[in-house]
Amino acid sequence: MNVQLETNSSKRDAILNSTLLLIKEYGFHGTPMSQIAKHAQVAAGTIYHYFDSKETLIIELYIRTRDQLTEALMEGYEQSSPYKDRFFKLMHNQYNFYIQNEPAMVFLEQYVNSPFAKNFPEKDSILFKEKIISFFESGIDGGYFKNIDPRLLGPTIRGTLVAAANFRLSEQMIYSEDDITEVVQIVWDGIKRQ
Amino acid sequence: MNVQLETNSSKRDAILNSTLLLIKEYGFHGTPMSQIAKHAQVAAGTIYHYFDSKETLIIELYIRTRDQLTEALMEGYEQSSPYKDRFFKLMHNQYNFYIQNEPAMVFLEQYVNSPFAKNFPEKDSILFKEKIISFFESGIDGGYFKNIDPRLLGPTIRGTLVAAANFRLSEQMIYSEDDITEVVQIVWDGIKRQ
DNA sequence: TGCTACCGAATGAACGTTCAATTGGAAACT
DNA sequence: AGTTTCCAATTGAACGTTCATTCGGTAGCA
Repeated sequence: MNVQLETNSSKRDAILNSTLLLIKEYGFHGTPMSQIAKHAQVAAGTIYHYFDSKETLIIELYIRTRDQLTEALMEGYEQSSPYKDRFFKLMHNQYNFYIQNEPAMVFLEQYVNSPFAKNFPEKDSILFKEKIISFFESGIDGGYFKNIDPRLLGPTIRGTLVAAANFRLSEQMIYSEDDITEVVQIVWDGIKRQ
Repeated sequence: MNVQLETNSSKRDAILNSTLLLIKEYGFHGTPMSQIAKHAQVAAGTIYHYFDSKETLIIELYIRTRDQLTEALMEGYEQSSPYKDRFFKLMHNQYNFYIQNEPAMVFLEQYVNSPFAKNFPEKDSILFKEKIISFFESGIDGGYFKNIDPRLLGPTIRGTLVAAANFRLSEQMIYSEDDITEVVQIVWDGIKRQ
């Protein structure tokens, strides 16, 4: 089980993709393995060739989705750029990812508010979180942000961006660069040193 | 079934309370009716005396919880107060409600990100939403807020407050009035006309 | 006597998971 | 080159369990 860690197995990907789509539509409990199998066009047993159980399937889907978000966040990020530019870049990237990957956003939101998140200590992502936190710390030290607990900033920003993205998507609005800037500006004005 | 709409049935309340607590702990799918019955100290069949199905139980729990939030929001609200005071009052109340009712907050967040929310058109609460929106509109007209789509303001504010409350609760911090003011200030600075 | 509240064992469907059987392709061997 | 061996990949029917829901019955009250 779970033999080919390196090989790009199309079925494995198909299973993960179907799970993401179906969970967005019907929720965790609303999507039986049989339905995932049908949607991914594999036999029910095949899923168990790649994943030990439904739970690990969902956890691995979470890891993959989270890593995709991380990668999207970092796109075009230049360590040498001014701090404020880097911050705006990160927020733009995050907001764009949500808008362009609604199933991923919905799934991530469901996941973090579910018992899975509690029972699965995030291990490696702690390193990433510490990176984010130290990024915020330097923003505070640099005089850009209010003197807020830096651990509070990540969730707060995510909350705003997710809420805004959800709204845009539910209203089926055509979003423009101006839209994005408006939302990012709300975040920035909220936390910047006045 | 569902006969006593007016009477205050303690069993009915016990069932709703147990459902709220268990869903916070184990999620929608993780809480069988049998467990709800055991926790509420009633027989499994009794639940079906008060609710048609698990789905309607959850929907009715949502309605009750949402109404509790609405009531908490309005506590001490004075129509005659200055606009900015009223706005701060609303945000304080909302944040306090989340902090003091963690199960309610977790449940509401799970619910809005679940398929229930899609399949159950909120009917009456639309009126409430329109009240909120017109409240924001007068904030924009009065020159307090940026010129943002007022429908965007509600979700965005909720996103920030929920994220902050979640963080406070997960870190098991003792929260003070200063804490609250800090979070509310983030929201205010984000959307106020600069 | 009739009605409401309540009980909890029984029911049957749905679900996650298993497994014996089949395929296919890549080595190993002749 | 042809044959055999081997094992990962895949299938889907079958299994056992869990769960939401039902239902026949009891108790108490009007």
